[in-house]
Amino acid sequence: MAGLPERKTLPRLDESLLTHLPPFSRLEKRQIRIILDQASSRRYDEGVAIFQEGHPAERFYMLLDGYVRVVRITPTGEQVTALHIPAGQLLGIAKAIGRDTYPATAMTASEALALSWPMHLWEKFVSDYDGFGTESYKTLGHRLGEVQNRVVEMATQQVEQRVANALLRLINQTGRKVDNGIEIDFPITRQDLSELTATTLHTVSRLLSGWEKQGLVESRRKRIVVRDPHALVVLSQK
Amino acid sequence: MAGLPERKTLPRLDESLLTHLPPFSRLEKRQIRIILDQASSRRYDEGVAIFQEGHPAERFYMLLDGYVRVVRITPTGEQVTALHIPAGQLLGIAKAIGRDTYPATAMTASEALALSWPMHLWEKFVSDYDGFGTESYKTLGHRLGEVQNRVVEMATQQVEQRVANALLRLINQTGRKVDNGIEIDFPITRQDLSELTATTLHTVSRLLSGWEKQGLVESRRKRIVVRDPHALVVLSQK
DNA sequence: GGCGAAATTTGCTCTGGAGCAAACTTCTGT
DNA sequence: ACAGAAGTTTGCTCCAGAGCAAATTTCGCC
Repeated sequence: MAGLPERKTLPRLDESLLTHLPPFSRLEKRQIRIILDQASSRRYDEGVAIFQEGHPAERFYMLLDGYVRVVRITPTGEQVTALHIPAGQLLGIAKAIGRDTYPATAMTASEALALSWPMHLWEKFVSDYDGFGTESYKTLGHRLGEVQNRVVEMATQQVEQRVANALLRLINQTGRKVDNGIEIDFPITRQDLSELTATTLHTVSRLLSGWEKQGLVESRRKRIVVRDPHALVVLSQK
Repeated sequence: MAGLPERKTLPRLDESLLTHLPPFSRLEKRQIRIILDQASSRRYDEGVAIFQEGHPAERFYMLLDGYVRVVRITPTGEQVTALHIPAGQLLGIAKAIGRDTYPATAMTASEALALSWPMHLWEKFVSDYDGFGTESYKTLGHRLGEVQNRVVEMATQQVEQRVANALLRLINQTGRKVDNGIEIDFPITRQDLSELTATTLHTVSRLLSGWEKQGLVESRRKRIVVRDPHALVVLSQK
């Protein structure tokens, strides 16, 4: 598959930065240009690591297109997905929390495009550009909340509810309307879903089969379309 | 029980602030005095909420003595403990992550003493006192890491290993040497441990009974002494 | 257009640990 | 010193979901 076409990524670029640094004044536009001039951009294939847990945190990233999974790998080699990050967010901002190694691995869940900057620019951006720090910390806080939610879910819910919840979260964050429902916008395997919900791919497969029979979802290899989100909400609540 | 004696809390005060804002220059001492002059201090009984999830974040806190559990309460009323916070750390710093309500409830795990400031001073402290922001964000990052660890643990380990790990974490963070081992420094019930490890108090009780028979731990009501931490480490690793 | 790899489905078995119930122990307040 | 409350232990049953195995489908590639 060829690289992403320019026409597809550039419109998204504006949108992403808009999310991150809200309304643009003339000054801000100037600042954005300066920031962009210092960035490198790179395309990543599906399933590769952008950076790895424990490695020195040399660069920080902004995801422009695609999705990234933040995973932790256990001593025995199992992967656990901590969260999914959609386009428009900062990534690998170890410096923001005073670390000099990455605390987790970032794997692309789809083809992805990201800008990156050397980490030494972090302090500079925070002090020079108002709102940069604040927005980053909001992101961080949001992620802390998400991870805490996962702890609560895993502690209190059954597998079926967790998978339903995960699906709902995915279509909220990354859903795309299609004719017969909402589709998860990147390739996702049963295995991926199981790593996200702390179960096995077999159990996920059984659940999806069941839901498919009831017309709740529709799935093919690496693709899931949710036809009836409301029914999933009901399921997820007991 | 009477309030905490002055002699016990004041030495801890210095120590705590030292951890948080490392080496003191003359200027810094002056700043600390200014900060302290604006603080209110209060004592809390065991098992009360310092602040509650969802309530407007009006104040932020520094825990001077005791321990606090950060808990989330599910719609069905179950409590899940996200983390334990020892004396010397900031607490309820919603503003740091751009929130204006508390994202979780803080319950005292023991008698506790805390300083607090109205939240509007947050920005001021961050901008006036160098290092205040940085240190806070380190704390935040550390907590994010802890919570992620819990997700990984819950996803990959058996109950026995999780409980062993929790015990080890507790004696590391809050352990106190006693003649026959290391004691957890605050009252902790089987129920508390089960909320920390996503299991039931019955299972925790069975595990502790077993370990007690093997001489690994020694426990009485609300008290646990670990006699052989190394054996627990072995247990926790499979 | 057919081959091999990757992903998915499904059946069967087995067990860790939840759920329920009840007795017992240790504290606290009066 | 006693009564009641709070915390703990232990026995028993049962099942959700993991583990294992094997067949089947789907896709990318030559």
